[in-house]
Amino acid sequence: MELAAAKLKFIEAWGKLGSEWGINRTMAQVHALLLISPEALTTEEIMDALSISRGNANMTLRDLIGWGLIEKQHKAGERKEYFFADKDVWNIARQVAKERKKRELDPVLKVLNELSTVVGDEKNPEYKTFKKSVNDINKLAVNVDKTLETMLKAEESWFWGSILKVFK
Amino acid sequence: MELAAAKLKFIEAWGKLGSEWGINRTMAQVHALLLISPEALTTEEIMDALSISRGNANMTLRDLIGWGLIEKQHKAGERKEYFFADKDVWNIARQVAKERKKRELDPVLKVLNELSTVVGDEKNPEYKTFKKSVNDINKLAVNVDKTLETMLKAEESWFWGSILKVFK
DNA sequence: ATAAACTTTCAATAATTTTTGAAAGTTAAA
DNA sequence: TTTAACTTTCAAAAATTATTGAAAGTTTAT
Repeated sequence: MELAAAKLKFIEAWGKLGSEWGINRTMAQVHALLLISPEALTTEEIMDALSISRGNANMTLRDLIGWGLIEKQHKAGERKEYFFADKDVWNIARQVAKERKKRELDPVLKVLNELSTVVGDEKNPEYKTFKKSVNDINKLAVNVDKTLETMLKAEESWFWGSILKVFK
Repeated sequence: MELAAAKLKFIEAWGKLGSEWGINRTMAQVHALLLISPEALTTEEIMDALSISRGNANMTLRDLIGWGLIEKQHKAGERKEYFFADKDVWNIARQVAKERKKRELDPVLKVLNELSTVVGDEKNPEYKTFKKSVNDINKLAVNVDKTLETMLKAEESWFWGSILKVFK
């Protein structure tokens, strides 16, 4: 396969994966483009490469900066802003885990904790079933939370080394 | 908090989480409703509880069966079909992991493997950057894949015991 | 066979999400 | 300053995704 075709395929696959996981397709594609680009790119170049509008490019780039996945770069003597992606895949994974934990897991844990304080009649099947499901989900969520916390602090090789060794 | 209010809150939170992770909100809500319901429910009851149409309820229930999260139940002497959810949260987690792995991770692994066969000039920065990113992502994806494989076969207590022990 | 009870389908509609692009805003050189 | 280069905003339009509901389909009892 040609490099040019491979790039397009990578951008497409990354965009599809993103959209399946609740991440805007365009955002994932811009990230993919920057990931495989050895040089920082301008808004203009990104618009051209992906055929998207200026407004879309601007918002998407802002979001990606908000996710901590890309950064602005200023080149001496130039007015234009350049954008480049952190290429360290473990950093990327941690950054995504960190943001999604903060935005989604933490709020859910909060709700689950509130819900586990509901009191009721232990003889009432409605109450018992509710309480059991909420408690079980809470336990699972706490374990996921702990594992993510570890991941956020860890070095890649240590993390996978530890996990895969046990599961050998 | 009242049980009735708590139920609504749980259904809402589960629906929101689902939509943030690329799962249809209604599907997540129907799942939540069945999770906290001690008895199997009819389509009619689900329509009423969540104020959704018959068509929507039918499709959503079919999807949930496809995900292996709920089952039909036939009651002796009744024409109606009843639906109930598997209440074992570890089974649920495994089932979701299994389906998403099949639908999303496996296709991505396939593409990454194709892309890592691209040949080119090692002196070309475009090629080098592309190859490195694809290879790094591939390695991460393979580790995630292995961990999921282990999870799919594992008992809950063993799985979390192993992971959390190492991370203590 | 017929009817009643129940389920499924799917074209039309509604809701939500994403994108556009032109205008407004900002910054830095002349 | 003024102008030109560049960035940001946001209301409107487009695209996508979800939902409705009535009609068609199916199954079981009589």
